[in-house]
Amino acid sequence: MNKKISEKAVSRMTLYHCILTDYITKGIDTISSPQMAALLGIDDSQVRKDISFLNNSGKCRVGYLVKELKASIEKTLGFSKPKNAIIIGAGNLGNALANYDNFSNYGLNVIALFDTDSQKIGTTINGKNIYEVAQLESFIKNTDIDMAILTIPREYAQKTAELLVKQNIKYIWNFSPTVLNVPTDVQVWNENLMGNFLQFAYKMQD
Amino acid sequence: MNKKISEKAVSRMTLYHCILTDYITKGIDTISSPQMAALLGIDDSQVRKDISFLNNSGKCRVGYLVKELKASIEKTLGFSKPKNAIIIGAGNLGNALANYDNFSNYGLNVIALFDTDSQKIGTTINGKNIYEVAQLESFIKNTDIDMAILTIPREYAQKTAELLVKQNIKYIWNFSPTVLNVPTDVQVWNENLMGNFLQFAYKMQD
DNA sequence: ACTTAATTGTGATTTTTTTCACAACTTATT
DNA sequence: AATAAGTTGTGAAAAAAATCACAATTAAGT
Repeated sequence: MNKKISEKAVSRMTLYHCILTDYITKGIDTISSPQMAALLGIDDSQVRKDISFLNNSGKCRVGYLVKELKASIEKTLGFSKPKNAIIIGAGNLGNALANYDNFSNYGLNVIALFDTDSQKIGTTINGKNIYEVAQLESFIKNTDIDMAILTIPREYAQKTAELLVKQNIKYIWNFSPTVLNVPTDVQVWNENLMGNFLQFAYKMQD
Repeated sequence: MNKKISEKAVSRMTLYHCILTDYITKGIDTISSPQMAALLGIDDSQVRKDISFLNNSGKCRVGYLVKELKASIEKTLGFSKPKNAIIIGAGNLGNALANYDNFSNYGLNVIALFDTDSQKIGTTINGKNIYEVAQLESFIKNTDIDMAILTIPREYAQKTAELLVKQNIKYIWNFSPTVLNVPTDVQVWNENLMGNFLQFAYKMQD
């Protein structure tokens, strides 16, 4: 049961999750693997293989129960256990993320932001305080923080990551277009928008 | 030579590209495959295999020329050919992307934004006009647009995608957390932030 | 009650990707 | 000049992922 699911399979599951959310909005109760596969342009047996990791069983000739399957994905991907996060960098992107209320529906609570711009420090975004980066240490001591979201320019990313590591942050969601050099027990998830555009640009060539 | 490069390999190349950009900033001229591999926590032969797709040769005992390798990646990933884009949705995320001047360094020119909020229409973000979505048709007729960036709420995404398809847009960079149903000749690149967080959350469990 | 069509679940096969292993080469050192 | 150490480039092997194929099942229609 607790077999590790490959990164690619997890990625597909997040897409199934999107589809299921849509189906709930539309008031549809069941969905079949060929239906999901068609929407994503993949093989239907692939969908079933992925679902076989979820401890969820479908019904022959009917498919899967939408709500049940959605709940299974949520449970397996682990967002039923809420996580507290801070955003480092209150620029445009940090702002956008702090305003994204939908995060909390997925178990991600943005607690506060940090910046170095004295104009911003002391103000709030979407009800969340902006603190000075220098206050990071005391803040983390008093609050249970699971992850840091890095939305600062490339040139400050590595130094800030080192600061976070020193504060014992183990998970960094990195939006800076740079590869962070951190100890092996710290996990970095790179959300490289530029890099992702390049991937898309490569597809656009053919 | 023009063999298709796998999506995973392309994804790694964007990370090599990050590393090379850093090295140029630091003024370092050469880099070896074991060095890159160590930064990414992957196998060094993997790096060399990937580079073998790039028509780029390294020097034994020295490694690769940083600038040359960077240029090869850029050429292969195709961003040397600039692309014009419009952003649909001038909310927080659209705002952040419109302000991201770095895009143009990668061959992505954001030409204009579109929204339905009459308060926003007529104003500008980072020098780019915000038009009404209804003006999309005439705008696209007069301007060469390669792709649309969708940064609107989930519930409007599908309808807007259909509108874009009707205007003959073939590439959609979709930031809405929904799977778009479009003809097979239209390519969608999903940038599902929520989904990506779920992937990270899955990693955080162990 | 019977037939048909649609679907799941999964073992077997094929394809793709990654890793291994090493010859060939190059630079630095002695 | 000889030796040692670090690299590339790549064919072969191993591992992982995707696809195929089909038995078992079920719902709906006749």
